[in-house]
Amino acid sequence: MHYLIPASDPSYSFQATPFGECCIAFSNDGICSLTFPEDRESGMMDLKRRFSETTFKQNDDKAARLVRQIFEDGKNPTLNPIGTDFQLSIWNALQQIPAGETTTYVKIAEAIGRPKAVRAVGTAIGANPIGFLIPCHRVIRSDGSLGGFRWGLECKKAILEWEKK
DNA sequence: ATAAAGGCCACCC
DNA sequence: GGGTGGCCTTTAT
Repeated sequence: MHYLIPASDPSYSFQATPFGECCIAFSNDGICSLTFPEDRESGMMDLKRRFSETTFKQNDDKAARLVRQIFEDGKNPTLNPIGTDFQLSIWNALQQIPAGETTTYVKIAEAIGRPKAVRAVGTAIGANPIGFLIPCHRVIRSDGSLGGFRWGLECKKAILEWEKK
């Protein structure tokens, strides 16, 4: 199978958001990464680990425009998520959840036709490369508790609160 | 080829 | 509240 790697003008930057500073990475093919790391060093490490063959160039201007579009204008720029077929099907299902609503890991598993793969669904959601835009924060446990979040439960809670309005 | 590690769940206590 | 076994994918041996 063929994966679209961020080859054409790969860029990155750190930008302020309503949920703390984000690390955003993109190319002419779209956004390939949007994370909310503890600090810039771990943000860079994460990029390095996931895109070991790509060297990103810092581009604060373009990133600032993107971040404004995302968090102020509510626009949804082109995405370029990279993963296995299983992961892509799940990340696609996440994008069908309307803003302000939540669903459960079980329902996502059912939505992709793999009702038994709930555990793997949780793992794949945890591997979501494009936070916020691929709304992994809208998935909670079937018992109503919040479940996990890669960048801390406080962040998950904050985004959900923010989306209620 | 195999093991270990997950943002889970149902079921028990 | 906490612990166990089962489930499935991914990553590291």
